[in-house]
Formats: sequence, C-alpha cells, structure tokens
Amino acid sequence: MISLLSNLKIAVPDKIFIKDPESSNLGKRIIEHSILLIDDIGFDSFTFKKLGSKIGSNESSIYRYFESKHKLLLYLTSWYWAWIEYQLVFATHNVQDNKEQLNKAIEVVTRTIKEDLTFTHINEVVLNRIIINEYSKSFLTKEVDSENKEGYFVVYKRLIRRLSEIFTNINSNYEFPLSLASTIVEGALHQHFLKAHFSSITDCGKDVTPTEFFINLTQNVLTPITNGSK
Amino acid sequence: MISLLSNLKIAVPDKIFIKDPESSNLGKRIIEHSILLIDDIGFDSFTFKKLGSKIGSNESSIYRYFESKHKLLLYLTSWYWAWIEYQLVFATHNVQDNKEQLNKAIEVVTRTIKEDLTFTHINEVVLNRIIINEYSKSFLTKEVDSENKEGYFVVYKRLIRRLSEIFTNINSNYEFPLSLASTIVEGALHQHFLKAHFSSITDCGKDVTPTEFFINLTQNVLTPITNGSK
DNA sequence: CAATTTTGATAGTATTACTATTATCTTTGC
DNA sequence: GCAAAGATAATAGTAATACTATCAAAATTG
Repeated sequence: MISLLSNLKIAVPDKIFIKDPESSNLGKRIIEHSILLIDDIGFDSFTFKKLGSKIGSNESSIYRYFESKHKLLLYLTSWYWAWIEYQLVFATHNVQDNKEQLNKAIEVVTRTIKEDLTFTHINEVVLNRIIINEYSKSFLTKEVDSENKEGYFVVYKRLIRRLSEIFTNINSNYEFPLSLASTIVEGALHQHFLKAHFSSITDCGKDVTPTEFFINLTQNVLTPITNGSK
Repeated sequence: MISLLSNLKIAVPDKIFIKDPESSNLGKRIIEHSILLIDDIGFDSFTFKKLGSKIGSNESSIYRYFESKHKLLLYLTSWYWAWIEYQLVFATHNVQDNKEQLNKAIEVVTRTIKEDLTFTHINEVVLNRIIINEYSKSFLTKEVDSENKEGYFVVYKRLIRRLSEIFTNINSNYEFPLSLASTIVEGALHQHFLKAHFSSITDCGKDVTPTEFFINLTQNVLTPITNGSK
C-alpha cells in the first residue's frame, strides 16, 4: 500500500476549501494539528483561535484556507472517505472469487484503522476517531441540501455506490444494495463508538470485531434462503 | 393505544431536568415549543432566548427547568425512546408466533411515525424528525462517559436490550443480537435521513420503506443458512 | 391573606465565529 | 540581488451565544 499510494494525492472537492491546504507548509500544519486538536478537545470546543496557538500561527491565517470550522470538518471527512475508497478499490480489484471480494470490501469499511505512513502529516488512526465521533455532525445540519448540491458529499456517496455494486455482483436479485451499503458504513462507525462508550448494547469488544459482525450479516443477507419456498 | 396509554406518564430520568417540565404549564409549553422550534431552525441555531420569545416567557425562566439546551435535548430524546419502548412492549406482548413478534418489533422501531393524541403537548411526528436529525448530537460529545454514568441514556439502552432479547428468542444461536439491535435502531434513523436528503445512496423512498428493508435483513440474518435443515 | 414559590426583567461576562485593516515576512521572476 | 507580488501575522472590532446573578412582580398554597 505504501509504495502504491506514494505518488497519490487524495482528491478532495475543491469547493470545500478557499486555498488548498496541500499547497503550503502552513496548510499542512493546519490539517495535521486540526486532527490532533479535534481529537483532543472535540469538534464542538475546537476553534481556529485555539488551533492557531497550537501551530504558532494566527486565527486570521487559518480563515484564508477554510471559511469555517464546518468546512474544515468537511475537508477532513472527504479526505478520509477518499482514502477508504482507494483502499476499497485496491483491495477488491482483480479478486476472482466473489465471496472473497465481498469479505475484503466489508473489511476495508469496517475495520479498526492502522497507521498509513504514506501521508506524513495525517494520522489516520486519530482521523478515524474523529470520523467515529464527529462525522454525523457534518451532514446533520440545516444546510445539508444546499451543501449536497455544492458537491461536498460526493466522495462519501461514491463510496457507498461502489460498495453496493459489489453486493449486486454477488446477488443481482437482492433488492436493497444501497441501503445495505449505507447501513454498513454508518453502522460500522456506530459499533466502534458503542464499543468505546456503550459496551452494554453491542457485542463488539475484545472478542468480536465490527468486521466479524458485518461479514456475518452481509453473507446472510446476500445469500438467499432459497430452500423450498423462500 | 390511546386508551391504554391515557393514564401513563412517560418516565424520563429525573437527573436530566432541574424542575420537571410536566409539573407546570410553563414546563409543558417549553417542551411543546422546543420541539417545534428545534425542528424549524435546527438544534445548532436553537437558543433559550429564541424559545423564550416564542412562548412569551423569559430565558432565565427556562434555565430553571433545564441547565442547558443539551439537557433539554437529552430530555426530548429520552421521552421519545421511552415512548417507542412502550409501543414495543405493547405490540409484542402476548404475540404467540415468534416471527410475527419479530416483525412487529422491527416495525415499531423503524416505521414512519404517526400522530399519537395521548400526549397533547407533544407532536410525535415532529419529535421524530428531531430524533432523525439531532439524536446523534446527544451522545457524540466529550462528556458521553460521565453523562452515561449519570444515567442519561438508560432508556435508549433498555430499548436496545429489549429488542435484542426478541432476536435471541427467535434464534438463540445468533451471536450478535445486541449489535444487530443497535444497528437496526440507529440504521433506521439513518435510512429515514437518507430518504430525505441523500436519496441516491438508499433504496428507501416512495416504493420501499426502511421497515421493509430491515424486516428482510433481520429475517435473513436470524434464519441460519443451514440449507437442508431450514 | 400571608408566606412561599414561580416567573419575569434586566444586566453582566467570557467566549465564539467571524470580518476588516494594516504591517511584515517570504517567495519568485528578472 | 532586488522589486513586486503574494502569504502570513497582528490587532481590533462585532454580533451572537451560553450562560449567571439579582431583584421585582405575579401566582399558588396552606
């Protein structure tokens, strides 16, 4: 993975930022430390002023990259889903066996994240925690519809569609591939959250991973119970 | 349902409020109009000052009922899940056939809400929209763990456990009843959200309901694929 | 009807989420 | 090597938020 992606730049829709943070040293520090700071104090308490003092820069300079902290969150989440999308494509590409392809796909979107050294200023493990804790806040707003029109969620939607196509390949008669895909991706984040904070309402923990739960679920759902009538 | 519940008061953990809003006229107006106002402008823009002017009362008076708008959200969500829990219990109680019981349970937690005239100051249809749009914000905070210890999420957790028990009744060998229950309840909210805002990544819409999707899913997951035996 | 409780009005505070302006520092093109 | 352009920093300012505190007026209750 490291060598494969080493020349790649994760593509984030450019309407999300004012100035591309990948284009400068300050921009990269903004991304690097916003991830650490949001993880540390939570998105609600996060401000550009606090970030500025962390990176020895000024609030007003950060505003030249992102219009608002909400846009910065959209940037981080788009980056994350694009990164997952690449992994999904690489992991499933050229895999002959359908069932193996399915399992790899589910694994990519549900597993606990491990460090990826390709992108030095981005800590994917910490970013994943942010996605688990804050992703919903990026679309649970009164502005979703207009922001959706602006294309701020294209990466995520493309990922869901790719995953649903893998389901359709396995079983073209299955009626709800999109809903299954969106349920699994969102549900995996939720199971990781429950594991950390509400362990009494999840089976995921030390012995069971969200990946096992969702692989079992997907196999049962996509394998029609054709014996006899059903 | 109306007559059955007419003497019931939905029980919300009393640590959530300073003064029980059910105990006064002002309290009830706070609940009634907070639901309408949050639905109208969104929780993020909602303030006690705006609510005060809607109900012809004062910001400071509302603070005597709820410590913060976050606590008010916890109140509304606890009320909602307790209301769903009652419906779950009534709908599945004394149902002989296991499969029918299962389907009724899934229906209660995934269906589109219809008005319930038992609670005159609470509009359940609007409250359901708030749950879909804002519920995640009630636990995606840095304070989850301490608030969980205080018991602010007991109602929701009890609902998930009840649902998981129904799954276990159907198939005691199924390994992930809690994760399935939490995935369905959260997933249903998500499918309703997608239906309204991201229709390209869900199959739910005019022809398909979240209930159909989740009933199909649950049946396939709980019915082991032991072809031959089944 | 007096005591108590509840509600309303007003004021005040620290912080947030920005915008605007001007000064300084860095890069680059020649 | 230097001027011009562009990027960054510093400072100031604003309206709104999320409260707390105090006191007066109104409503409830015993």
